[in-house]
Amino acid sequence: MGYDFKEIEDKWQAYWAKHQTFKVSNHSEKPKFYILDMFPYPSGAGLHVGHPLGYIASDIYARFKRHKGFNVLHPQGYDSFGLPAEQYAIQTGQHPAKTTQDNITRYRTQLDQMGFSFDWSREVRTSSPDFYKWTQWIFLLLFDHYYCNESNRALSISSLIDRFDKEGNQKVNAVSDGKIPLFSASEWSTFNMSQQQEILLGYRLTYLSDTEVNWCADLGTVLANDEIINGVSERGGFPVTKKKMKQWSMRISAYAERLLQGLERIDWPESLKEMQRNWIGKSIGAKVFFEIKGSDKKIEVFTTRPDTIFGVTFMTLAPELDLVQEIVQPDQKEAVDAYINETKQRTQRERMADVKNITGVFTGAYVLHPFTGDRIPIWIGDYVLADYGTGAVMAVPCGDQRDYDFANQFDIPIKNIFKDVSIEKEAYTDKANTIIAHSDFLNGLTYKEAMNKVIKVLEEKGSGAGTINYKLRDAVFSRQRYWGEPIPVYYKNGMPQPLSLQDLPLNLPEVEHYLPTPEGAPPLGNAQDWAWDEKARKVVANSAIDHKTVFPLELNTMPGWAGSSWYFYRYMDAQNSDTFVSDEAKNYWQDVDLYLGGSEHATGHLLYSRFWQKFLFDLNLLPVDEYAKKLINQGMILGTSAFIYRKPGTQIYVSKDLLKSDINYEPIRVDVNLINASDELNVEGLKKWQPQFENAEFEFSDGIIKVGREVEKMSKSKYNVVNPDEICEQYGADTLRMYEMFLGPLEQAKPWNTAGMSGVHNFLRKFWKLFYQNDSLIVTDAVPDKKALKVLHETIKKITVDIESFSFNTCVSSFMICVNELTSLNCHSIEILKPLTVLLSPFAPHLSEELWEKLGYTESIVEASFPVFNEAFLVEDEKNYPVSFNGKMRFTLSLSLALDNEAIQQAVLDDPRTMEYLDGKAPKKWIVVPNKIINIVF
RNA sequence: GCCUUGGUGGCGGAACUGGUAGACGCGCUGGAUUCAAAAUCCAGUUCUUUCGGGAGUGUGGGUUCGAUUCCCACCCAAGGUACCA
Repeated sequence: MGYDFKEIEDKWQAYWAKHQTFKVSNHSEKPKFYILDMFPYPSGAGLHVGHPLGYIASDIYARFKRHKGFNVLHPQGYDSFGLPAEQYAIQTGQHPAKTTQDNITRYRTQLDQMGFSFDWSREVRTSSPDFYKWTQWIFLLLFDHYYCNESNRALSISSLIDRFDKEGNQKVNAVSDGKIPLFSASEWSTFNMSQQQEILLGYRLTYLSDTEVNWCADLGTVLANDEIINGVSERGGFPVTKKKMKQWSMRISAYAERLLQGLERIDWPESLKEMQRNWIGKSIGAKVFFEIKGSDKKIEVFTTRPDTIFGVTFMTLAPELDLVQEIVQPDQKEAVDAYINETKQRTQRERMADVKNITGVFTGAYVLHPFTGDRIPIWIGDYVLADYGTGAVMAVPCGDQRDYDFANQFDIPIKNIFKDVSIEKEAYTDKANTIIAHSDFLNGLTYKEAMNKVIKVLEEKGSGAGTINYKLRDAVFSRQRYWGEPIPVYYKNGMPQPLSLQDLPLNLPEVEHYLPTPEGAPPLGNAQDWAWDEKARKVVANSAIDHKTVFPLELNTMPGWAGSSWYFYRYMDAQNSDTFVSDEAKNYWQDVDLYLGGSEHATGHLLYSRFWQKFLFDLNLLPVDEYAKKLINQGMILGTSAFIYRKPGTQIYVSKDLLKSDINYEPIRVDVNLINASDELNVEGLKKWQPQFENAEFEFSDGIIKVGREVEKMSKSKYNVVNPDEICEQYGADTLRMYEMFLGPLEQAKPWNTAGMSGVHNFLRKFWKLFYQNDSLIVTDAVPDKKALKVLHETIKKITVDIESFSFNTCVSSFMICVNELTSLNCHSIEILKPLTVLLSPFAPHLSEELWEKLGYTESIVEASFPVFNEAFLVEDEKNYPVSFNGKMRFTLSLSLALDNEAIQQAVLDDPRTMEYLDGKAPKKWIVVPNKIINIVF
């Protein structure tokens, strides 16, 4: 019978389920280790072979850590709110909850058959009211806090109100939306409730505002910046335009500096940290005020080059700024309005694609230079972005290429303020070699000196100050969707009123249709029962709204990243109905030790979750302010799509090797499952696959049709999906697990191919044969010989080091070498096979459990401790040391493994070649390359 | 353009802090077993060669007794980002 993986895997999966083998406790004498996977969105297509890659890796590590004596938290759950279920609901009327449940069931079956050691008793689902109750609660906390710059943390709104009552807001240094006027304590007391609420909203960490948002008409919703790729929606590829809407936003910008600093303390991939740094986009510079000529108003600009202030020859404003309307002169008004209209017409995408075309228009107005008092013309131009800095730039054409080009386009003078530098052809942007000239008190200074000096003078003069700017924008939090967390807020006199914890969860209402209402309100506008009774504190029918005690509830829902921003703490205490996570659980588990997931979440989930973490940390609700110590990005497994080539205008398909270069064939994707290992098409299968091929004709090459292949993302629509179920069926889960690891380095993207599968499967069968011959156990209790022990201990060392550094692909190789050597040594000793079984169990847990039981151990192999290698067995056989000589060599370093071994030294000295070579002299220094060469210096 | 990562046989990929480049697997070639096939086992497999060797880790330089590894310049690929003042 041999290695019957089917029977073995079924047996042990049932055993693990029955004994709750992987259930973990929140108390233990053992040290803790928390291994987290990014939880999946349960899509209708089920898992393909790419999904489990990261789960296999984390499972190997989890099992390894258990063997090493850690109490391991290794949970799994579902990111189960999302657009696909909702779109499916729109098409079919099927409730998204139902679709989601079906998909989860399918996912669970697939995950279970791969033998993962998840503790399913801690499963979470973001769409479950037990879970989103706490997501809503965190929203309320954000609503109830503001960011205090003095203490550099979030503080409660009530403490802000106290300060307003006592001293107004003049001395308050807090992050706000910047439009709040200064007021005294007595003024504050004269404001009515609505006015006060309006002001407070400007400070809250989640706030309502008129925001220019990315509107996607085809999806009927707002998108975050990271949901837009190249100006079109990430999902569906629909155009995105700008639109002003009342939206909830999260004041993530308050945490910009701490999000940046925190990166220094976490072990995440450098490329990912760099992405976050760029996204946060810190730049150091100065703000400078320019007085508008003939007005008492000032224009504030942000610049990173205040040292070049004497080179300013014009100013440019973003066309969208309200200020433009205030300053535009009558004789330029027509031109300015025309220009503004023109820019509004163009989508963001067109504007981005059209970088080279320089456009702009003069407003007719002037500002005054803060030092020279010169008159400086104000232009508008779409190269200036309204939402970065102040939307206004001081243009220094000699020092900035865009300003230079703009000046040339419109014949604006260019003033050279750099010493001994030509700016005939282009602007001079090299900061490091800058010496300032023609700049009054800055003459002769370097960039750094001039920068410090000018900031000092600006501050003394009250015309500016050193400042720091970030690209990071506040995150829009409202989505016009049904299948998301309801925002726990109702509206009273137009002002948002938060629910409180005891009102939660605010359950998603039932609706008839999942589309926006005919009036254009979000889908929740279709609900019959979506009003809040303030007295009874419960949801009631809309018809009861009286605006005295019953009010309308918020119609927007939360974005996809809400639930995923904190789910990893819920796993610690998933069943708790009193609190989001108990003190006991969070103090024990603290944080995630290893987080595995894709790098595509770099500027989305992985940034937002760090933000919430820091916020909850400020409130003393979480013990640490970075939740994941180490993060690894597993690479994507790509699909290899197959193409057949159709002669244009015919139903004739031509084998790839017969294609003629003068004909434009139409490549057509076909299902990869119709292709064999030699890229040959299953013609009969194709005819049955889709009706369009029923009457297809073929131009064969030697009776076969060769297909073209291309590596691209694995996706249902590209017909290149390979399903893990079939592989498990054919080779077993253990083979699949090992093979996915063997495919290449974990972090690298790699195309899926099954070519090497048989090699890995063969290895497992050979492993089996170390224990069995003709179906009977051949394990002996004979004392193993030295060679076998050496093989074992080399393998233990290699596997230990490789698992710790996540090189799982080389582990598989080491196993293969080990088994091959033991086979040729004919070694079946239990003293070798027992540790080997433990060694293998993270990779092939089913097979290992089976063999473990056969070796006579009653407890599960999960309990076994990982073998420790013994250095003694690793020392090379002395006589096999090859000795090489090179008289001219002079060595400065000494590598020292076997140097201390006198037997080795003596063996080398006794070698006739050494004696001839040394000619009686004593060696000064030994250079030993471990296991390889000895060089002697004298 | 900028940032990050990478470039090694026919293929996936090894090579620890510089130390016999190509481990391991796939594929291929030959052999054993078999009536035959599958499966299994054994041997070979970087290129080149006049069989002594010679060349070789994207390209060109450099440091070193010695470089896939370190330094400089360049080329290519993937991912990210893009008028950020």
